[in-house]
Amino acid sequence: MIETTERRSSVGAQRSPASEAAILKAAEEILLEGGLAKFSIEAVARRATAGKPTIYRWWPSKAALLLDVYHRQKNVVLYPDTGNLEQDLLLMLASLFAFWREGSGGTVFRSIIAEAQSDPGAAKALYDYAADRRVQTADLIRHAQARGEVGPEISATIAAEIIAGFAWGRLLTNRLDQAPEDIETAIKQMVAGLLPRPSKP
Amino acid sequence: MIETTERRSSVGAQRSPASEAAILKAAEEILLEGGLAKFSIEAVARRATAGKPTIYRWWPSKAALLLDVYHRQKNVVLYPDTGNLEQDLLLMLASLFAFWREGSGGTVFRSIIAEAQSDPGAAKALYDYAADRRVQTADLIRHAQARGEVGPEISATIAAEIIAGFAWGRLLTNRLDQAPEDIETAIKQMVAGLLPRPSKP
Amino acid sequence: MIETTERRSSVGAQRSPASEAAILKAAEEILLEGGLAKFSIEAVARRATAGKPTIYRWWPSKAALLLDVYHRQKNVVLYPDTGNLEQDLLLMLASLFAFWREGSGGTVFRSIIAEAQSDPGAAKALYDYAADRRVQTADLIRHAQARGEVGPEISATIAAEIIAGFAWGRLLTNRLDQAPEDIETAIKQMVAGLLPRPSKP
Amino acid sequence: MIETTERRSSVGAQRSPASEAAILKAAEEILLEGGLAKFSIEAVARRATAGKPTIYRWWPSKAALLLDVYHRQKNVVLYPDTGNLEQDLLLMLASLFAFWREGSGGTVFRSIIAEAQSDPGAAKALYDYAADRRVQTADLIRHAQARGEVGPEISATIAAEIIAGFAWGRLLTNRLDQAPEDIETAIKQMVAGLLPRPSKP
DNA sequence: TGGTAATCGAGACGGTACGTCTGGTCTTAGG
DNA sequence: CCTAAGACCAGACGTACCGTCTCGATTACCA
Repeated sequence: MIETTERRSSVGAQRSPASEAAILKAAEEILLEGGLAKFSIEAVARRATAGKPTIYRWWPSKAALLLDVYHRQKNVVLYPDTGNLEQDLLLMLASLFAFWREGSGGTVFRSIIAEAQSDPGAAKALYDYAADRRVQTADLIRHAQARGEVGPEISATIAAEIIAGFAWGRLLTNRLDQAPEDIETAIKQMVAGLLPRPSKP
Repeated sequence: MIETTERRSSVGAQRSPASEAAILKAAEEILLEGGLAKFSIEAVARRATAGKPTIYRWWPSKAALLLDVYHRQKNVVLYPDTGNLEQDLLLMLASLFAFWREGSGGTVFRSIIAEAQSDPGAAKALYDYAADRRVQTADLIRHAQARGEVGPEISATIAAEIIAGFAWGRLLTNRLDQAPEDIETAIKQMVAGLLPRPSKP
Repeated sequence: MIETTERRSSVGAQRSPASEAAILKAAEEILLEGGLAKFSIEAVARRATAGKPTIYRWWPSKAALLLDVYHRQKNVVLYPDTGNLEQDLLLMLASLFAFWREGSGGTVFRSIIAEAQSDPGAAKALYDYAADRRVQTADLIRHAQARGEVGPEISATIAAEIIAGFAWGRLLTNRLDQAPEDIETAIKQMVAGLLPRPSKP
Repeated sequence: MIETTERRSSVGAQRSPASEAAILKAAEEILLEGGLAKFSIEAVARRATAGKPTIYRWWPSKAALLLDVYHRQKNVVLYPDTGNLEQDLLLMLASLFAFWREGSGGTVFRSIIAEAQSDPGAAKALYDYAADRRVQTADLIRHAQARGEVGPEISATIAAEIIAGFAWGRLLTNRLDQAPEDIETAIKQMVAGLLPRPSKP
């Protein structure tokens, strides 16, 4: 990684990639080190040696910056499709938890959720993002449904929502590290509810 | 309702119930009207015609005040035990959603979750509160387990956590009003995973 | 000195001498240790283990308390009348400076002057006190005038005022300890202006 | 006078002269109207429609602001050098008293002296200011000394200090308006002490 | 001798001001 | 036209005191 603390200056009438990178880097570092409590536009500008207006020009709100930070690191979570739903979901949740645990991923997402409770823009973004994630997970479940692994009357979207809810709950109450085997238990119990019903005698 | 805006003063070297009530009332109203964004100790003091130190004397942080507001109205949620788990959980979630929808309940709790993402005190309080709620719900499930309605290998606590996660997810993404029938579907699918396994032939 | 930190309480429907003494003592100590900056009714009450109302009952303002403290220690300054004016004034100023330097005397009087610039009550008290002191010093000068040491056209009151002004200036600019021989020089120059004029040739 | 209450804003990354002027004007007006008792950074900010941080950015303390206000209006006092010391000093004191009496000059300087009794920064500033004033007055006296109007053994600095002390005393005890002819008497008596001693027969 | 009244400590009350921090806007100078 | 820089107004933060009030207890005084 090239570490340039050298003085940046304007590159003329166009967005400066160096500034953008410095701002995103500073934002992520602050979140990693001090959490949402230390995260302010002021602090990001200070650390990135950027002017506050430069930040406000490109990210209209604290939430927008958070979302940008989150998206730039989000390509780690798996949506495997191995032919076994329970295993797929277990892998997915495990990789999600791992992503949240290591680095700033979890802190950033927690911050977005928090911000969404007061900032309408962030609320909209979170709403859309959550919907998108539900679709992805639901696809996994629908594949299993097609394979006959999941009952035909099951709502894949709601099943996806339940799984996400479990993960969010752990994240928001600082319990990502608590009893990792719970993930397996939870997945088992959730998947059990999705099995095709045995025809009643 | 008797509305007394009359000047309050000290009642001696002890906490003034009138001030306490005025502060809690003001806090709730501000949250209801302007949400977490408008909620500040300053604003609460102004509205309650209370001094800021009076608030800080009794509630060490914004989060503590939020939690107090929440607890004073929380006795509305039911934990019915009718002998049918699915019905019990449905009633519970329905009454919780109703409580969150009407009045300030939902806004207050969302605010607490948001605050907990930056304030360690709030985080601790939320952690404890969530744990307590899991115990309550788990008790319901354990009763069903005793009746043979739920398989003996099921973890009641994790089942309770899954249910809470679903509710939190709806709250945090502004979807309390979206498709109320989803609650029923979700409960059904969750409860299905808890049923005793038919002995395999 | 009997040091009783024992719990005081009311001695009935009359002023408690123990409380009064404790308050004055606390006030003086605070001024001595931290100066006017640390001096507050709150601090005095805390240190004297007295209730604030007890202080306000007997001393209506910060200035009143300061004046009381000052008066209880003021019997140290000399107004000698040895038959030599220059020597009398020198002794007087020297004893005044000594009183101001040692203990809390100077700090207390500086505080009174400061307070008098915003508190009308203190202003009145200071006005009267200064007038009284002028009379005392003027008497000394008038004695010298009677002896023929001072010209008959001289205003003793104004001479007294000039001398007091010199002392106040040193006190208010933290120069009590600076060049003690200046006192002698100053007195000499001031007294020289008071001598009987030689009849013009 | 052009009265512009129009909204000010930044003029870039440099001190805004409009804000500075508005703050000094507000400070002076508050002192004039309510004296030191009503003077607070909060009140100045309110009246000047300035942010408190803007004030703290440029004036580190209440005393610094007071001193600035004082210095901007202080160029009114004369140090005449007419060839007659008594007349020079009379003019100087008269113009000083006039300046203190009219407008906010006197109130401001009294406030500075008061502030200096609790704020070390103000004390330092007052110390330096008083020393500077002594030098100015002493120069006047030294000129007279060079002319032979004042005895060679006289300390001009101490003479200057005596004169300043008289003025301060009048200011601090609200007696600027009392018996204006006293100034003349005082000057006469002070100058008399400076005359060259007639060689004793 | 018993009731009343004024005292005491304690500390809560509504407030004001403190000095600091951040938010979001604006203007400059320079590339 | 965009940049870094930083000043601007605004207002919340949490703290220190202000001067007032009420409490429960402790006595001295007077009926």
